[in-house]
Amino acid sequence: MNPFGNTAGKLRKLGYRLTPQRLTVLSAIENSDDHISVEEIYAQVVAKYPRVNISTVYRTLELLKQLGLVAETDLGGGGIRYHSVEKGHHHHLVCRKCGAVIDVSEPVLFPLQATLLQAFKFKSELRHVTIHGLCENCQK
Amino acid sequence: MNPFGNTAGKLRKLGYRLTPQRLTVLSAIENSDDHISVEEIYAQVVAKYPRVNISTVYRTLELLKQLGLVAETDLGGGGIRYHSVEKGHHHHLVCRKCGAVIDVSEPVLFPLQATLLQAFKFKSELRHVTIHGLCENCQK
DNA sequence: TTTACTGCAAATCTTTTGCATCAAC
DNA sequence: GTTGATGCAAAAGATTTGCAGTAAA
Repeated sequence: MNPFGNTAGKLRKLGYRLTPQRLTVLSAIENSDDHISVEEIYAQVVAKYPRVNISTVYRTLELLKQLGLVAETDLGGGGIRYHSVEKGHHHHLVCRKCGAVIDVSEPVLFPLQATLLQAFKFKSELRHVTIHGLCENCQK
Repeated sequence: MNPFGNTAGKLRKLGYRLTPQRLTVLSAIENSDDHISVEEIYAQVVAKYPRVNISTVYRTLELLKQLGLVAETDLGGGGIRYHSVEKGHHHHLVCRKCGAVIDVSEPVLFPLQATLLQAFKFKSELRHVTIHGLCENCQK
């Protein structure tokens, strides 16, 4: 096993340098239970290396995104959030009233995926699906 | 029938003033076949009233959004787009390779809606669903 | 007449970029 | 030693806001 973890290992193999900045951005994303915003990532990086500039975080995220190592999701309500691709995909139900986010596992959308393929020949990549609505509490 | 159209009529009834700026923003949205961006709306407004400021467009969109008269959609690739709520809802399949957008009528997602309600007690409002993937051509 | 709405300018916020320096390899 | 990555500062782009004047009702 690679001393820097799986994703960092891939970076290394592709010829990119493993700088402390990149490793910290990566670990912030990988250790996040949920999705993490640019600012949250930046806060973690700065806590460790105070001199790091936020532009480095943006550049690192851009790189990881390009390489398909992390994915973006827009949960609405402003910012884009990031998560590790390795962790497997899941979807989100976002309550428009209280903002609660319910995680939905991948297979729940398989029937829809089949329908879209059959009806439109569209091969959907269901990684970034966010559905808005009302959670149980807020329906009252 | 109201001389200003249905949505404008609702605005009026709610006590808001029907200014030329608001009416032009509204008609830009309602006459758009597809979804329309802030800049496209602004361009139409300026063509009619050159002195109008873009902040007025933003303020009008914010108002219409708050009142539920227009809805936002993020089709990815940058900007947020707007569409009239009256026109009925439909969804989008966006090809991540060529950017093609396929419209999907509302009933296609009804089974999913039923599943989410049953499994999570979540009442989904399927107005803003965008699914990314590959269109028929780009799968080759 | 009243006051909500607008235009203007400036502020804010987020993200990007040029360039000299620095550090991973 | 090379050259890709970074820090810094400044630019760019999108959206918001304060305020005084204007116009819808």
